Amino acid sequence: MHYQLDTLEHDNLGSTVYQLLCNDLLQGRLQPGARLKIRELAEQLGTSVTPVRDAILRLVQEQALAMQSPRDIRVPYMTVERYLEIRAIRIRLEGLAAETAATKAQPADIARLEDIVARNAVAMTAQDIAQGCALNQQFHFALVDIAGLPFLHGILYRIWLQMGPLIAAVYQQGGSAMLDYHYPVMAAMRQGDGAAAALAIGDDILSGGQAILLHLQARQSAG
Amino acid sequence: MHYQLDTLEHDNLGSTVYQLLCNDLLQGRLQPGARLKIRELAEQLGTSVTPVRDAILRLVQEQALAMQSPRDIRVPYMTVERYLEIRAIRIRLEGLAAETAATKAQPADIARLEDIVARNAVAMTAQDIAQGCALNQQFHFALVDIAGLPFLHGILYRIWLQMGPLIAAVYQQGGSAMLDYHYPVMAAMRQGDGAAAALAIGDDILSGGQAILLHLQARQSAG
DNA sequence: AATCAAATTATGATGCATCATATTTGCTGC
DNA sequence: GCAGCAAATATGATGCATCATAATTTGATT
Repeated sequence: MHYQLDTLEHDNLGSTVYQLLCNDLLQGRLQPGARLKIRELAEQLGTSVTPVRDAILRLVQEQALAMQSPRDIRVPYMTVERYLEIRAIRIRLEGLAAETAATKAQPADIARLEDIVARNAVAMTAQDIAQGCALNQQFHFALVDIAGLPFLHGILYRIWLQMGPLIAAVYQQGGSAMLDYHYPVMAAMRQGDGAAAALAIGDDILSGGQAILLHLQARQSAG
Repeated sequence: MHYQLDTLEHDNLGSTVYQLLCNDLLQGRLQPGARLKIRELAEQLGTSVTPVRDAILRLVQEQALAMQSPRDIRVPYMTVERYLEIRAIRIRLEGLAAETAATKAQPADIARLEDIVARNAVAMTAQDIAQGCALNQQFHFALVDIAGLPFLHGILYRIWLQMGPLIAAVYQQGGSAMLDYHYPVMAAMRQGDGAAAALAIGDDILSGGQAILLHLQARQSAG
């Protein structure tokens, strides 16, 4: 799943390391608070520090990693305030994606979405949280792709990069039914109803993300 | 004007060079098609190649620069397709900013906006295109700041980075009245009418940007 | 045993040497 | 005079040595 490949990806080592770290973030292998060390990573990956530094600097720039002090690179914690801002942005942007996708979707596109939802249902009954998270994400990005908005894809990818560690942390504490809210989206997509699709995605982000907000509020008031 | 400083900016040389190149892009000193060479820049700036490489890699990642072949780093040309996508995104995001700002604006905020608009009017009568562009940009970002949305600021900054060379190129061929559409925004802001502010900003982006679209379509059909 | 300071270590920043390869230049032979 | 190959050059990629400084450890003193 190479989201960034719309820009023709130069296969320099830095980009490879970047993809690696992105996947670690999105799949929750890097948890909030985890520290990264350039030399350590370079040794693990068998490269010099240069490509690792390139990758980490890229992630720091887009705030998927934070450099709290000049020597301390960590996966940042999400704050309630920041989450609410991201949520408002996602509703606008993923609303745009869903609206456009609904008016453009071909039968093959609908089938692809159905497939993702079906596999997500299987994952949920199997209690496979990791797979459920991955398929949830695939659903959201499939809408952007069907809409044919590669630039928006990049923006949303960077946003999801920041939510990755958070989502993983929340769902490991007891997942919730994020899949339910995808069915109304599918209904709107089948009817080619852009406005309804946008509303349904907004409801998914708001209601489906309620568990995340509660988790953040609990952590922030606890300290 | 350091837009990225919401993230506490590490004053490493790479970030300094990055800011420098950003300003060059935003103010049209780097035109579409211009080629950048790491060694050359490093020599001009009196640093080694490392910080320059850091900065350029960051800009390539966010597609403010493009690496067409592995040895060829250039300011990319905007396409009509891409511009239309960016425009749709801007209408959603800057609409969110204007809407939020209108409901939050204090008298001092309104005064700051008035000041920007007034100075922009002066620049327009003085035919000072560069200053007009700069103040236009300041107006848009002031809305985001008043709204208190630092994360959105970062997203929009990256988007504007891609439009910088284009806007400069268009307005050097004969500027247009981008200021007119700011007055309805101000009216909505004064009344605290979020919905009206969002609509007015949308109109600014659509109508005020018409010249840009025409320029792109002319260039693309000409080849 | 506690405290503070000096030494050590860890780690990102920076500069730079070298490599691989794409581009340009120029020479050779037809 | 031109085609084509070879040498030279240009340039980003990579690795690595060194630096500055923050964190940690150590040890001496009280």
